[in-house]
Amino acid sequence: MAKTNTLNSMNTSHEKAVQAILYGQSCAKRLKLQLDHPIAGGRSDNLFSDLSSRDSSSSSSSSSPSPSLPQRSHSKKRKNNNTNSSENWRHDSPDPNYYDGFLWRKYGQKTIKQSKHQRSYYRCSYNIDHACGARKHEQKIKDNPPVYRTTYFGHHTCNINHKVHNQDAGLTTVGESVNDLENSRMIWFGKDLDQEKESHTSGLSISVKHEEGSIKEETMDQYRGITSHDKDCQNVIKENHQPSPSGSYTPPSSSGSEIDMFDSDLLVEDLDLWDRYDMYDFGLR
DNA sequence: ATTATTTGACCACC
DNA sequence: GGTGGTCAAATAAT
Repeated sequence: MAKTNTLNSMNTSHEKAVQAILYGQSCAKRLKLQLDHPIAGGRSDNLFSDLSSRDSSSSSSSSSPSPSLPQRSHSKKRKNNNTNSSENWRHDSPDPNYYDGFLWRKYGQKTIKQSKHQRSYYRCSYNIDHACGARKHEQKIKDNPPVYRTTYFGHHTCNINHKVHNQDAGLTTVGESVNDLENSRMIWFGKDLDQEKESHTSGLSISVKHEEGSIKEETMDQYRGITSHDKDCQNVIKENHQPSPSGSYTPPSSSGSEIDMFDSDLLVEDLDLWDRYDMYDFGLR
């Protein structure tokens, strides 16, 4: 009896791990379909918007250098953004973990007068190696629902987009052709690639769970629009769903193994919870 | 030991 | 002088 239970639980864990993978795979397919054939009034055109009307701080008019700048070896003067409006992009996301395919290194954080949230400053990780001048700002601009705005400056001269190489289903990214998604089969669960961002949340968007209510109402509608029609995901879940004896939801520790993550994160007992996962990126970014 | 992040200070621009 | 962007030393993480 006890042996049977152990076997069953192992099978159940294994099955659920498998179903989690299937789920991810299904979502990846769905996203790809969505990208290839955007629905009318879809979000793709909302994800990135041209910053032709961006604030003056990035406009070239304010960046004319003083004719007699002091020559300092390590000047802290504000660098010329060296960007025209076509090179600036803005991306609003409910997910602070939004992965755009590039590696960024944080170099500063400031309290912005007009906002109660701090703004983080990032530059391309290959800033030195490839003299890449791409930068971005990230700031929470809205609380309920949470909206994180990422503003991109400059362009990548490093030509290194990890999404192309390591990820399957991603949202539209700067400088990436959607067709690149055609050839990859890798499913990424947000564990390895984006560790630089795990300081915010873990790869499976655990922190999102705490905010799920608010996200569900408005902002995540953009994702909902995609996922609500997804029969694949729903079927995977419904066909394989088994109630779990554990009713608690415990966020994984960052030191946990992959299996631990599945145990704690994916073995949810409530279909409704799966439904909520359906709204989130599931690390497939 | 190496790499990444945090944070106070510096600086340019308005 | 206020504000925001960047630097770089200190600190944390790996």
